[in-house]
Order: sequence, then C-alpha cells, then structure tokens
Amino acid sequence: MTQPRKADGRKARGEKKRRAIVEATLRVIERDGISGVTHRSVAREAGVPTTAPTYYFATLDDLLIATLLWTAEAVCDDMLRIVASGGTAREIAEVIARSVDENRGRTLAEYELYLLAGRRPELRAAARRWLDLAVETVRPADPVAFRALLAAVDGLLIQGLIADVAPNGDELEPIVSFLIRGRDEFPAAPREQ
Amino acid sequence: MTQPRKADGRKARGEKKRRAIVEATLRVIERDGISGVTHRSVAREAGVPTTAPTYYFATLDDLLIATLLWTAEAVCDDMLRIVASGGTAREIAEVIARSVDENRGRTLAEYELYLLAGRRPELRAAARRWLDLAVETVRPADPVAFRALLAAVDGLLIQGLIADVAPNGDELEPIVSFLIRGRDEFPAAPREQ
DNA sequence: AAACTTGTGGAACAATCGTTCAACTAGTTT
DNA sequence: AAACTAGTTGAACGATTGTTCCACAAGTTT
Repeated sequence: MTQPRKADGRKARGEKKRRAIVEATLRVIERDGISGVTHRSVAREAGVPTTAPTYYFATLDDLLIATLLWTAEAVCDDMLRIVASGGTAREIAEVIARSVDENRGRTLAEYELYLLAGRRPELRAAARRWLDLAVETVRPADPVAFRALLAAVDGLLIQGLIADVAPNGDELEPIVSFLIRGRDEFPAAPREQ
Repeated sequence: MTQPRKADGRKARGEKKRRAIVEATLRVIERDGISGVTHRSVAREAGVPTTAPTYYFATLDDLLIATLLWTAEAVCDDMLRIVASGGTAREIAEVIARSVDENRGRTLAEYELYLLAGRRPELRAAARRWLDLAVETVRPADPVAFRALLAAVDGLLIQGLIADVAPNGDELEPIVSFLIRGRDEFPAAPREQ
C-alpha cells in the first residue's frame, strides 16, 4: 500500500507539532509580550526541545509571522460570528468588554502583532483582513459610517486595555449605539441591482 | 557665592544629557521598535558611551518608562494645539493623515509605548492622559459622541499604519465629519450653570 | 586648596540569545 | 529488509545582552 499504515503518521504529527508551537508562541506573547518570544521560551511553553522551533521555522521572525497569520484567522472567525448572530450594539459592546477583561492578554497579544504588521509590509494584508472581511460581509449601506464604527472598535479596545478598570458592556453600549445611529444592527446593503 | 559660577553647570548638563538619551531612545523605537532598544543601541544613537544610559536610568525598563512619559507629554501638547486651533473635521483628518504618513515612525513608536502601558499599570495614567485632557478641555455637550470620536481617532491611526497606502486627508475627512455629526467643530459644553 | 559630589567611560562579568551541527529514532517507500 | 526521508534532540558556537566595577575627570562646596 502507498497509504500510511498509521492514521497518525509522521506528516500529521509534524503538522500538529507545528501548530502546537504556534499556539505556544501566542501564549508567550499573551503573557510576556513579543519581546518575551525566544526559541527557548517558546520551546519551554510548548514542552518541546529547544531546537524544535528552529526545525519548524527557519527563523524567529518566521515563527512570529506564522503566529500573526494564525491569530488573524481567529480574529476573522470571531468577527464573522458576531455579524452572523446579528451584530447588535449590545453584542458588540459585550464582545469588546470581554476582550479587555477576561481575554485581555489575548487582545494585548493581538495588538502587538497588529503593530508588528506596521513594520512588515508582507504582513499587512493578513492584519487587516478582518476589516476587509467585515465590509464584504456586511455590505454597509453607509460605508463612511461603517468605517467609523470599525475604527472606533479598534480604539475602544486599545483604550480599554489601558484603563484602570476595564469598561463593561453597559458603559460601552451607548457608544456603539451612537455609531450605529438609531439602527440596532449593522445597516444592510441594498441587494445588487 | 553659593550660586554656580557657570550658568551651564554640572547639574544642567546632566539634565540635558538625560533628555538627549530619552530622545535617542524614541528615535530607536521609531526606527527599530521597542525590541531594538538596548543600552548599547541607545548609547550609539545618542553618541554617548555605553554606560551612560545605565548611569542615568537604573534599568532599561526605567528608560522605556521615561520615554513613554516624555512622549505622552508631547502627545498632549499636540492634542491641545488641535483643540485650540478650532478642531474642525478637516484639521483632525489632516493630522491623522500626517501621523500615518510623514510621522509614521513616530506614530508607530507611540503605539508601541501605548501597548507597553497595557502591561504596566503604573504607566496607564500617563498613556491615557491625552484622553482625559481632551475631555477636560473640550467639555463636550455629548460625552458619548465625544468618546466615540476619540476611540475612532485611535482606530483610524492604527488602521492607517497597516494600510498599504496611507490614507490622505480627503479620505479621512468624511469619517471624522460623520463622527462630529453635522457640526464642524467639537461641540462645546454649556458653561457651568 | 582640600574635601566633596557628580559625571564619565572602558573593561569585564555572567547570562542569554539565535542558530548550527551531527548523531539518532521512527516512519515510509521500494 | 534495505534505502530513504522526516522528525528529534543535546551539545555547542559566537554574538549580544544588561549590568557591575573601578579609576578618573569635572564641577562645587567648604
């Protein structure tokens, strides 16, 4: 047979380990920031030998890039879920509140990677994928208002990260409501004419 | 005499050098990011011996903290100047456009320090001083709308940093206008009753 | 001028870093 | 089973790091 005898062959395990290393990297960034990412710290976090990250990623930079790409995907998934479930002001406010409280570390990591994209042109498309995806998915009737909303979400998140006490959904909801302007969900676009 | 003989005495020069080191640190962050900040890189940039930064700042961390505090002050000054000069949508849009184009490096540095504050509670007050100052200065009639504006400014800046081509004032102005809602300047607060 | 404080800067320390290397195991193909 | 390939690992490399130390120069006070 040319098929692998074991379902969990060499290749599959390799791919799994690769992802485990990326996940460990994200955890390190959540805990210590990008500056805390070293081959050794990632290896320790992932429970693999020191040389494993080097084996799977040519350089430390490649590892960070892979982590950003993976994180960007996750952000897009989250965003799509919000839109799919209606995208009311209340919901958006709650997501922001959770992002700066329970998921604070994760959000900090996301923004550190976001800024990394500011210095690496090849990462920018991935970093702003959620923005493009939001526009494509919602097809807003008022693009200007929608862009204002997307910008404000970023601002509320980053400002929430440096607040003494994280804002809760009740405080955030009026602001989001103001941005959605009377409607209680994303303004849907007119169908293609 | 107990007065120093020279106007430019030891203490004055020390203070000057201290500030030169902080300024050099900011330049390093603009160029290479926070991860590029080392005693040696800062010393090289400032044109002082390797041990000078250590002499003036107990630790590398202290140096970063001093740099953030200094930068935060500069941001506040900029913000006050915008408000003083009217704060029209056009003006705000232009400032954002310049921040992500000519002053791109500086803006990147500011946000890296911003995020640093997310991990250091003692820095948060300084990092969000411009926000508090904006509210105090403008005394907005509609606080919710104003907070939305401030959040959107942050978002437009950070999104501008990861754009393939930096947005210009013409593209940004409609968004800022939308946030100011018909008025062409910050809504002034009613005088104290 | 003597005593002091502050600033200056080279040498050197241990620690940690990214990365390379070579030996090795385990899975896959022929 | 022999040949091959992908994955695994510890040891070790040179480079760089933050920081300390100490001898000394400059400025200030008594």
